[in-house]
Amino acid sequence: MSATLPICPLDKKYLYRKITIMEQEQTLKTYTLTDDEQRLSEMMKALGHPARMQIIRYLMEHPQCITGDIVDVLPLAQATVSQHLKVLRDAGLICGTIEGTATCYCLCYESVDWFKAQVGNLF
Amino acid sequence: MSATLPICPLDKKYLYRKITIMEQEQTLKTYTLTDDEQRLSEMMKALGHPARMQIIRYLMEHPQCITGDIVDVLPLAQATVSQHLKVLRDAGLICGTIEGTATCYCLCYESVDWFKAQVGNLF
DNA sequence: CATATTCATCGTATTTTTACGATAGAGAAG
DNA sequence: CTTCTCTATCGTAAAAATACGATGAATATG
Repeated sequence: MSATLPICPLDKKYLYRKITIMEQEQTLKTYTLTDDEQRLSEMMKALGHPARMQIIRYLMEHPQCITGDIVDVLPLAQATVSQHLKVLRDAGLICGTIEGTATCYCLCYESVDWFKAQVGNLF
Repeated sequence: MSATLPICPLDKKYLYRKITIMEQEQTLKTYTLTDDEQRLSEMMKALGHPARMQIIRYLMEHPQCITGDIVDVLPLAQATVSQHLKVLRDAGLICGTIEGTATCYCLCYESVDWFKAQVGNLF
């Protein structure tokens, strides 16, 4: 398996330097994410499920739709779809507005733009 | 909770039209993702864990490093870090090359570029 | 007012993920 | 050759995610 991976030779000098440093420094274990990176990771998690990705795509193609529309189109029970919608809501990727007995969902374009910008800057 | 969500008024005409259509069409439940979207979702899932996001960020800042470097910096056991590295490898986001007893890891820039392009096109 | 519809939430079973100690293999070092 | 280092994998316990039926709240319909 490793044999098929691209070559990425280790710089021996770097290795030597690293060992020298490690003898002096303490193991800190304090490498943390910024708040933005944390939030980005949460959004990624929300999008990291095929059903939720499907919902996002559906909302792109159908900018105004209600829960039932999405339920009709996915191979999942209504309760499950509702749960996925909640995850996307909590991640800030979509917003829902109650309209009578229905709930109208749409993409939260502000968050989506933020997400795209963050991904653009990430790597 | 719903009260704080942005307003997204449902178009009554659309609702009416939808009902009319639904009377004619069958419930298909065949809304699927493309292969690209499926793969994108898997990458999102891989990035949807703070530890793995930390690893990616560390690899950005330290383009050449070995497993031990990452273990030193994260508050996780070596076995756990190795498991996260495997997830990132399986997602194609990083690649590892065995160098003696160590394994050198680096970002897979090809996949990263693909990921960024897909996110750019997604919404 | 009685009934239909729409949907979020609850409770719960199942599956998956996460984390870690232990282990083993593959080199390097002495 | 023996020992030490580095790391992937295994087994497993605990936590989280996923899926669904049942329920209830809110509203529309007759």
